[in-house]
Amino acid sequence: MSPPDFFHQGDLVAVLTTQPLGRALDYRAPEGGCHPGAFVEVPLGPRKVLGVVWGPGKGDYDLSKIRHVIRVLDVAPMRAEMQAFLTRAAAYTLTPLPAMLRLATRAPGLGDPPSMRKVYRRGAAEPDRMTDARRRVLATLDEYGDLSFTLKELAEMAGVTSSVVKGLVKQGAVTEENSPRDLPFPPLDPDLPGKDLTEDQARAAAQLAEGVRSESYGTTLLRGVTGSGKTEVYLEAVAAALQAGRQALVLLPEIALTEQFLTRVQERFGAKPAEWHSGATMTERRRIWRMVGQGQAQLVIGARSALFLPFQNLGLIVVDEEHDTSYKQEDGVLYNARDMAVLRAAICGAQVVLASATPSLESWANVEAGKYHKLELTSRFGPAVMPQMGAIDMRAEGLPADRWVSPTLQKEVTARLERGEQAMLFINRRGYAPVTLCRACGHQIGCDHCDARMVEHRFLKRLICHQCGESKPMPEVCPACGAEGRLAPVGPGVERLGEEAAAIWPEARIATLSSDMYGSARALKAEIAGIAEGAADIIIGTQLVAKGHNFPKLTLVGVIDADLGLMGSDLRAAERTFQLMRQVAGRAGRAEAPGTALLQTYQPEHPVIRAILAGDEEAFWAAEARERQQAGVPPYGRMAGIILSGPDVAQIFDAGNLLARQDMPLRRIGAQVYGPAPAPIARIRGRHRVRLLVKADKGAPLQEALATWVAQVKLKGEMRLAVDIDPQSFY
DNA sequence: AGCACGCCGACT
DNA sequence: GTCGGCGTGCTC
Repeated sequence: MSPPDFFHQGDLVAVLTTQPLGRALDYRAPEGGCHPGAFVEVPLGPRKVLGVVWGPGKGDYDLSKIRHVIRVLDVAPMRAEMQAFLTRAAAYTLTPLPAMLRLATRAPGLGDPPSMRKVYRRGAAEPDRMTDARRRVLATLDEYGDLSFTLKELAEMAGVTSSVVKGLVKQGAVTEENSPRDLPFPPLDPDLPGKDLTEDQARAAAQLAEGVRSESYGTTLLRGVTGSGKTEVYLEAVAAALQAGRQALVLLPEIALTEQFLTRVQERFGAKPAEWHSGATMTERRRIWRMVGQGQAQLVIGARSALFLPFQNLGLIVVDEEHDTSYKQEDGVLYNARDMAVLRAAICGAQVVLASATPSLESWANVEAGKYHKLELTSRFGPAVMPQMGAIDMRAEGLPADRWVSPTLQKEVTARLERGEQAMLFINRRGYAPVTLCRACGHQIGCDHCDARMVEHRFLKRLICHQCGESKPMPEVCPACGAEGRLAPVGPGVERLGEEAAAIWPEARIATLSSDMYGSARALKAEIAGIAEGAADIIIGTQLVAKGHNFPKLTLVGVIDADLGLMGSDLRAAERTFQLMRQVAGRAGRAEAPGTALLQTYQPEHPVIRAILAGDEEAFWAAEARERQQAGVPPYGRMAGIILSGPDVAQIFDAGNLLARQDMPLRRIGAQVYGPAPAPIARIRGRHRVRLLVKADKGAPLQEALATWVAQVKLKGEMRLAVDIDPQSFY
C-alpha cells in the first residue's frame, strides 16, 4: 500500500524530531492538515521542537496522550527521496535518524516568517542624464526582465558602485521596495559558450553530458592530471543538468578553493552560484536552504554538508578532488561525503562525477569492479608538461640537525631565482616546531587535555595543540623542572622553514602560506592570488598549496620531508603520501617553463617514493591493491572502528573488554574484533579514548551485526560510544 | 537534548 | 528537617 499523500486534521502522523529519541513520535495532524514530509513544530514535554512528518502514525501509544502538531512551517516539505536518503545514510553509518535529520535542517530560522529587505527593479521613468554607468545598470535590469536584485548584487552585476543605483532610484528609473530577504539566485545560463575544449576534453564532456541527460543514476571517475582541464569538463556536465532543468551540486574539499572556482563558474554561466560552507552567515544559509528547496538555486558549490540541502530536482553531483580526506567527517556524525554523494544520487536518479588527478584506491577499485565508469584526460593545455621528478638522498647530504634545506635543493632554488622564476618549498607541518623540548630535563611540552605534544607557533607567539585547539603562551621556564632558558624547538614546521629560507636567500621575497597565519579565508585567497602573479620568489607552504592553485611562474617544487606519512600503522598512509606528492609535484611547470620536483628523502628505495619518481601510477595502485586484498582490508574488506570515550580510563577499558568478549553477533557473520587498545590519541579534550577495530568480509552484513553487538552493553555516566564505518583516520 | 523525579549525604 | 548532588527515565 502506498503512503497517503495528505493527512487531514486529527489524523495520526509520525513525526521525527531532531531530538535524540531514536524514533518518530505520534501526533495529530493540525488544523488544515499536512502533507507527508511537512516541516512542523510539535510540542515535546514542556518544549516546542522542529520535526518532519515522516509518515502515518503507528497508533501504538495511549491515544489520550497524543498531542496536536502546533503548526506547519512555511518551507517546502521534505521529499520522499530525501527521507529515503537520510534513512539509508543513518543505517549505513549507524547514526540515529534524528542526528541525520539535524544535518538536513542546518539552517537558522526555519520556522521564522520571511524577513524583509530592500530590493531594486526597473522603474517607469528615464533618468534625466544618461551616463555609461547608468546605462549598464538599466541594461542589466532589462536583461533579467521582471527580476529584482539587492543593491550589492545589482551594482556588482552592472560593474558600478552602489551610489549609481541610488542615483537612479532618486530619478525614478529604478524602484526600491521591500521584499522577502530570501531571494532566488540569479539565473545561470548554460547556453553561454564555454571555454574551447581540446578534443580529449570535448569527448569526456560529451559523455558526462549524455549521462546527465539519461536522468538516471551513474557514477563516473573523471581522472586527469593537474591542469588537464577537469573543471571545464565537468562544468559541461553541470550545463547539461541545467539545460535539462535539473539542479547540480559541486562539492569541494577546501573553502580556499571556491574563489577561483566561483570566477570560473561565473565565466561559464554568467552568474554566481549559491555557495554553501561553514563560513556562510546565518542569512546566507537560510537563503540557500530555502531557495534550494524551491528549486530556485540551480547550482550549489559547497562543502560536504551541502549534500543534505533539500534539492528538489537534483541531476548531478560532482565531487571534486574525490580522494581528499576532508570529505570524511571526523566528529559528530561520521560519514564520508563521497560515499554519501553516490548514495544520494542513486536514490534520486542523478549522475555522480568523481574528479581527481589522484583518485582514492576505493574509486580505483570500483572502476576495476565495473561499478563506476572511467574517463581519462591526458592532454594538457599549452606547451607545459608534467614535471621531472627526482629524489635527494638525505643520507648523503650531511645536513646539520637544525637545518632542513639540503645543499642540492639550495643550489636548485638559487638557479631558479637567478632566472626570475618561482620556487616552492613544501612541508606538511604547520607552526614553527612540532616539539618543544627542555634541554635540562628532557621534558616535552604536551597538551593538558590531550595526549599530544603542543606545537610552537612563533607567528602567534603561542603553543597550540593540533588536536583540541587549546593554546597557551610560550613559557619562559620548563613547566616540569623549572629550568630557565633551556626550552628548545625540535623539528621543522612551515614557519621555521621560512626562517631558514630567509637566512639562505636574504634578497628573495619569501611568502609563507599556512592556514593559521591569515585572519580569514578571504585574506588567504588574496595572498595566494598575489603570489601567483609573481609577488613572491619563494613560496613556503603546507598542504594548503597542494590543492589546485595555479602558479604559472613556478618551476621548482622541493618537498622538504617526503617521508612524513609513510610511517605508522595507518593503512592509507602510503596512498595519502602518494597523492600528496603527486599533487605537490603537479604545481610545477603549468605554464611555458618546464617544472622540476625534488623530494628530500631518507628512504629513496621505498616503494612509494619509487612509484612517484617513476610516475608509474598504475604500478603503485596495483601493488597497493594487492597488499590490501591480501590483508582483507578496505576496499577489499570492511572495517569499523568503535571508540569508547569517558573521563575514567579503567571504566572505558572495562566496557571495551566486555564488548570484545560478547562478540557472538560478530562471529556469526565471520567478523573479528581487535582490541580494546588505547586509541592512537588516547586522550582528547580531557576524555580518555579506547578503540576496538572490527574487520569483516566484503559482503558481510556488518552494520546489523554491529548494531546488535553494541546494543549489548549499556554505558553509564559520561561514557560514550561512537561507531566509525570505513574509518579513514587511524589516529 | 532538556527536564523532572527521587534517593542519598551534609548542612541549618 | 531541608538543600542540593547527579543517576534514571520520559517526552507522542
